[in-house]
Amino acid sequence: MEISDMQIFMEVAKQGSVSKAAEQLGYVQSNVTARIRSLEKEMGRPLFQRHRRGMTLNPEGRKLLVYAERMTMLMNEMHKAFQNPDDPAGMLKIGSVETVVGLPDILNLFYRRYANVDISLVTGVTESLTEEVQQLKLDGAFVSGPVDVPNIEQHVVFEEELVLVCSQSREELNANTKIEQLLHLPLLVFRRGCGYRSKLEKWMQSEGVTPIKVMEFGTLETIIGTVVAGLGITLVPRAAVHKLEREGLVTLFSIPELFRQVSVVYIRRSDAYMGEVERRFLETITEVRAKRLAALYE
DNA sequence: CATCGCTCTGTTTTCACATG
DNA sequence: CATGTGAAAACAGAGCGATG
Repeated sequence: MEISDMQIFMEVAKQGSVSKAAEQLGYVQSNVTARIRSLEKEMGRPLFQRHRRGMTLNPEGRKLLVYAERMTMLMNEMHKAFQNPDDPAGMLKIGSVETVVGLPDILNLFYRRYANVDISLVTGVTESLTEEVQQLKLDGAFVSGPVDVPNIEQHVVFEEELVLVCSQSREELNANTKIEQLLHLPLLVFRRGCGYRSKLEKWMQSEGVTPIKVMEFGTLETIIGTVVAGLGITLVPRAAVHKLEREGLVTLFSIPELFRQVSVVYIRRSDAYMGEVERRFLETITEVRAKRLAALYE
């Protein structure tokens, strides 16, 4: 048995089809079939249930899957462990929510220092990114915290203050308009699973307000753009919109303390081996955080 | 999806020969 | 004689395309 057999096995299990797995892995179907068969022979029992639309894991197969995952994890760990600590190289797969204001600083610094590391960055919402980190599809992710998920460790990156954003200026609004009244305007939010959105929903719930209209968007730019156009309100970190406020395009309102504070945390699987690349990345995060904190007290 | 016959490639074994 | 070296032969297995 080879580690490649485990990769083939996992792919077939995932795809539920030998043909699809073969396509994914760049092998020919017959080869994948043979490898699965030899694996079954070695285990002395079938691992899949065959049917006309493909094959699915049987209980024995599911048992093997646990070991297969452990093996590949160990394999990755081994490669990371033997990396040259002076010149880390490789790939770092990370995810981030849309609104991490300080992310460019972190990436910039990291890129300049470790040119041999490729970073792939995907964006998503807290919930989906956390799931991907848990499934080891991502090495880590910047999400809004704190998260409370087993097997996940978190490192605080930034503390952010959420503000309510609307396009009317204070003068336009009635002098005694209360912030709570703004909640009756249409809400512009990220898709479900976003940390800011759930804060907003909690706040509204505590006010006993149900939104008249909720519009979902995929990116921060479109949300802000739509708010500027006067179509509704949203809740985002102050730093993400302070420029627009200076330009007079939006007005920001502080929200009750209970819901105001969010932290951006970097999460990773706590039981995953930390390679040199990831260690340096965390180091960079801490450094940028320290710089930002220092700047605050200047 | 499974099987077959085939090629290609890398590994292991074997053997002749050289060296101290 | 034990040990090392290099080339050739044998073997194993990965992968392919065709086919049932």
